[in-house]
Amino acid sequence: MTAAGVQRSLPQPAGFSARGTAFVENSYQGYNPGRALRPSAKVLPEHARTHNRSLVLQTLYRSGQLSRADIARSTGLTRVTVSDLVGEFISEGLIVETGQSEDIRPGKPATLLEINPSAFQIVGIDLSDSSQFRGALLDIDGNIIERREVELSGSTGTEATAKVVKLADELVELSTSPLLGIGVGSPGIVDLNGVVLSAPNLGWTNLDLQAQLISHFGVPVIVGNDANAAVLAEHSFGQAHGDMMLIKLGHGVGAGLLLDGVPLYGSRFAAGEIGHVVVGTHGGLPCVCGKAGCLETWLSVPRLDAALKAADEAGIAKAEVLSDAGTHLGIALAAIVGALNLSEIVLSGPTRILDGPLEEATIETLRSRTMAEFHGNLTLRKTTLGEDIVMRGAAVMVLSGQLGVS
Amino acid sequence: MTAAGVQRSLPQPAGFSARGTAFVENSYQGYNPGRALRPSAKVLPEHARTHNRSLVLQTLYRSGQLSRADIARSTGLTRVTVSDLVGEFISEGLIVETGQSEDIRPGKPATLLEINPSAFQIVGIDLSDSSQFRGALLDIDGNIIERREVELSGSTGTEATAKVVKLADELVELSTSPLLGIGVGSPGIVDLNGVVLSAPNLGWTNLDLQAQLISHFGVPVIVGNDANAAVLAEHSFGQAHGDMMLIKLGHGVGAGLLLDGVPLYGSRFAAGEIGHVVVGTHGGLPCVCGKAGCLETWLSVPRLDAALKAADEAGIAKAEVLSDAGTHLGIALAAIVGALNLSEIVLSGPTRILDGPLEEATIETLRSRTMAEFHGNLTLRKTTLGEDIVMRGAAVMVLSGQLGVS
DNA sequence: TTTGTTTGTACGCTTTACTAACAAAATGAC
DNA sequence: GTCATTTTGTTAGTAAAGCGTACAAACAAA
Repeated sequence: MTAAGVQRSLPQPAGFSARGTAFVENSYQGYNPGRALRPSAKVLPEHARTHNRSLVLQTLYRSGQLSRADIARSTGLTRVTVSDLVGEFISEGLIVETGQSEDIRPGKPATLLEINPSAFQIVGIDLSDSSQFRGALLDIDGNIIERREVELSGSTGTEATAKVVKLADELVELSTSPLLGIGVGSPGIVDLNGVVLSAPNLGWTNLDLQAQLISHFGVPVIVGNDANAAVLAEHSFGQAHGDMMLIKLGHGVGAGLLLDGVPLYGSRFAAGEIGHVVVGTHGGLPCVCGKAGCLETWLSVPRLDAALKAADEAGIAKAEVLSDAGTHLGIALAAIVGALNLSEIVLSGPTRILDGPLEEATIETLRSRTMAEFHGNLTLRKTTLGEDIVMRGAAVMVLSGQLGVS
Repeated sequence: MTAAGVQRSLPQPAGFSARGTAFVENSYQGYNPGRALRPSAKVLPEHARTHNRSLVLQTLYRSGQLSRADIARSTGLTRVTVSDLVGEFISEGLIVETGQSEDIRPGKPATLLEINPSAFQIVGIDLSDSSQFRGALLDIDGNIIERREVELSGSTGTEATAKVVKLADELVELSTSPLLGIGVGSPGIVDLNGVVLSAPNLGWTNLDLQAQLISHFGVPVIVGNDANAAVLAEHSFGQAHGDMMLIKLGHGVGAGLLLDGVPLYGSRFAAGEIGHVVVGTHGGLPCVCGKAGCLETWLSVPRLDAALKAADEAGIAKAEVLSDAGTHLGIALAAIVGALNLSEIVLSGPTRILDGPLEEATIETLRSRTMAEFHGNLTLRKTTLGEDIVMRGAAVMVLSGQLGVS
């Protein structure tokens, strides 16, 4: 079964094509790469409808097992309107009735609703690892059903692009439900249209990966930055709040920012690219970028591994190396935490590096270099999503972009 | 004429009270202290109407002298709808017809429209100066009509509050049109309801200044942080784009952030409070906050004046002191610029300090410590709004909050 | 059995912006 | 001068969206 076959075999009940698709076309929330909420755009009643559709779906997505009346109470919409919207969703197959409430109370028993767990599946792909591309088939709740990898073996350019397609192809073949879309978390600078403006390690420049994948698979595709995907995953599946910065330590050092629940992209789509910010004033090691003392020279995984090995050979405690790295991370973060009044920082990367001294030194440095009373309980912790974080974040991009749900 | 008198004498044509007021109640843009665009809120057709009202007004506010047909082309709404909305505004006195277009072209001549310059006036107040409160009466375009000041003379607490009321009273008396509202830019931490959570220099803690002023004057009042007000002024009246950070050097060091056109408030409403972020790793001067090397110890106006005087006496070049300060500002900003991918930084403060060496050292440090290609043409410049910046920003808060215009 | 409660639906209404059509007023070709 | 063309702004009617009211169904408790 090819991907195009999957798409053609999509059940399209009445109401689906009437609205074009079941997808969000003009939402006030969610992934929103088109920045739909900037002014200079008129709003029609049908946009309100689209918004309220997402609202109903989002409510059910987060709570699960609600009745129409529950949703009405929770959203502020009337039962009549909720019934109407839910009816649409049921005819589209996105919501199913799962029986009656068992509550012992007077009144007609409520009909419980649920998002149809087998309505759609999603393919999420993580291109951030330097040795392999990792992908997964996920259900609508973001659970991983199948995993696949493709060894990169030093491929760059078109060869690397072909491996992305190959990986996606494998996962699409595995799908047992219609595909909601494909999400891709790529390293480097990615614009809001899914064009990879620059990904040095993969040899990509102005690569319109999103358009290529759309034309190949015929399903919605969203390509975004890996750290941005990660921060979305942490927001949806972790315990994160609306103001958060996620630091991703890997081949390089990247970050994703969520401010008041909205991802930050930056004026040149390079928000979070802190790897080549110089930290410290007494020299530092030379960096591939030409400067010296960049954050990456302190914190990238290859550099840290090398430093740990050197320390081992020189008889220096590894903790000292990690602590030093954490201190420098803390110095760089202090200004950012202060400026943004962040309440939460999440670290992602190999546990052998994150555990212990590095984390402790980072938080200690942050405490001593910022105004604690402003950010109250600033928390710094490691992600609980492990190595799946980018794949699951890529799925969130699709869920959010296509259904307005996250 | 008292303020309450002004309010009572407001002309309230038909349509005004029908919609409650002419004011924005649920807008998707503008000042938006209530974060209306977060999810979990339903959208009704009437909300679309409110949005489109603001859209029409905003279009006219920015271009001036447009016909109904022009507005229709610019907004995408139909001429019919625009006529309807404009009709409302005319009956409310907010828009006036100013004659016919002189264009030589076939077709019926266009009736030109303009926002009624005398429909409303605004009071803007700046509490950020340590020696006096400054206020102004502004017209609807943000031009200053009258200025007044009240010497602070060391007043704090209730005494300082009384002086705010006194200053506002004077300005309200001077108004010759109905008052759209009063905007206040206060130092310290101010939450989204206009409660001054903390303003050490004025001795204010959890002071609900906004509510006090509303109950005293009976008109809409918006109290916000001074640096946030400044960044709004720079956005509306300066040449600033949507991604900007404004650094305000005064008694302390504060900043306002505009990201993608939206002000950032922070998880504890303390975004931009960078004064007590430690910069540099070799000690630094002790700060009132207990730490050493805070940004304020390098850049606050009193500290810099003292350092300049000391340099003068010791025969050291003043430029060296200013350059040193700029370098430290650049070090702190580098991490922020990198993380947010900012394209524009604006400095505000006494010209004797900003001119020359400080600005040059800051930009030079930023260039050498960040990845230039990511932020392309990062610009750093001084504001052109001078000492009026906070007052005019306070007016923008009112314009944006009440009319959805900026 | 009666009463009260809760759910989900049917019907009609208001609001909103749209399309279609048209009158008014100008230019320009003849 | 006359007439076609163009542009503006308005009138009339239509479709979509959500609301309020009313009501039947289904259950618990007295």
